[in-house]
Amino acid sequence: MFTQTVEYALRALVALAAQPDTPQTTRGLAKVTKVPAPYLSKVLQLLTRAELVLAHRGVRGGFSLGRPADEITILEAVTAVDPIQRIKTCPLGLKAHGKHLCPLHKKMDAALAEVEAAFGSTTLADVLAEPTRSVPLCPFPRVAKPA
Amino acid sequence: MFTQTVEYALRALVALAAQPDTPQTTRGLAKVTKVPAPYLSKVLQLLTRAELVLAHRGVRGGFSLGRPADEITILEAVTAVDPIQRIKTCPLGLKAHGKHLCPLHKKMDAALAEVEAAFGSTTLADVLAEPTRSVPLCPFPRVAKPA
DNA sequence: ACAATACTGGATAAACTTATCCAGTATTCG
DNA sequence: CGAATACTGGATAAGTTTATCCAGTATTGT
Repeated sequence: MFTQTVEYALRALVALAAQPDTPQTTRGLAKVTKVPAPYLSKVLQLLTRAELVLAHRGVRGGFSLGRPADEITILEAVTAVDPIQRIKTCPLGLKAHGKHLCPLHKKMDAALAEVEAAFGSTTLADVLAEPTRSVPLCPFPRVAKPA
Repeated sequence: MFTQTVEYALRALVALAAQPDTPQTTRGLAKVTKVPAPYLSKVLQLLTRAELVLAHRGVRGGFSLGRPADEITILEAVTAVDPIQRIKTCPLGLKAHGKHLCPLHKKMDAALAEVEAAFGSTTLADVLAEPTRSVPLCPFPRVAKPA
């Protein structure tokens, strides 16, 4: 339902949000997110172009969030890498009924709208804030950093 | 967001539901649904295996609904051709936290659950019944059949 | 300035989805 | 039975998404 690219982008953003102070290198992100590094690199490029993250080159470079975590929604991330395509006109191309969707496509689009709404109202900060049984959560401990 | 295959399957089912009495041939369905016939054929095979439709061979053969339109949900159709993959365990494979999803994946799965619920509670009959401004609707006039 | 680091962009390959084709088999009708 | 119809299943091709590789460029710290 969601593409790999979306999944990867969200993982990367959450990882960045979890470590807001220091830029994270592609390799480092690849490690914690378990995303193939070369591909993650492409995904990060997309996020960079959308200005959701900032790229810093050179020594001590890497990526950091372009805005505070509470100002970046999941929807923006999705839109940056693989936009949800709302159904705006009849996919059959019937111009018979102008812009009115048939019931089938109305229903499908309604589902898309729901997802959009849910994602649009959730920020990276929301995701990180969620209390999760105190167990170290799936994406990326907030502190971490062993030897 | 939804695959072509899902889109095609739904179109075909709605078309079948609109003409419940006579079996519809692949070519006929391809025409009204505007789906490439050879591919539609494959999709219909999937629907047949799921017993959502019945295949009749030979002269006057074709496909018909396997059950009344008000007993087939959109979700069943989706499941037959391209199941919604709910997120049940951490995609990162971290067994650290057993079966608890991290907040990110909980959120994503919640969106999937919403779609599932919406689709699970909508039948083909619902789709056809929807009052659509009396304009001939996108998929398939109920009567039709010109020369 | 130099060397090391790290992102950028383009080219390429692998995997999967979508689309096509065809020979085989079952069914209806005369 | 014979001929026409129509689904079935397997093989193949085209198109997208996912993944990899590498040379180029910018940045940092010495």
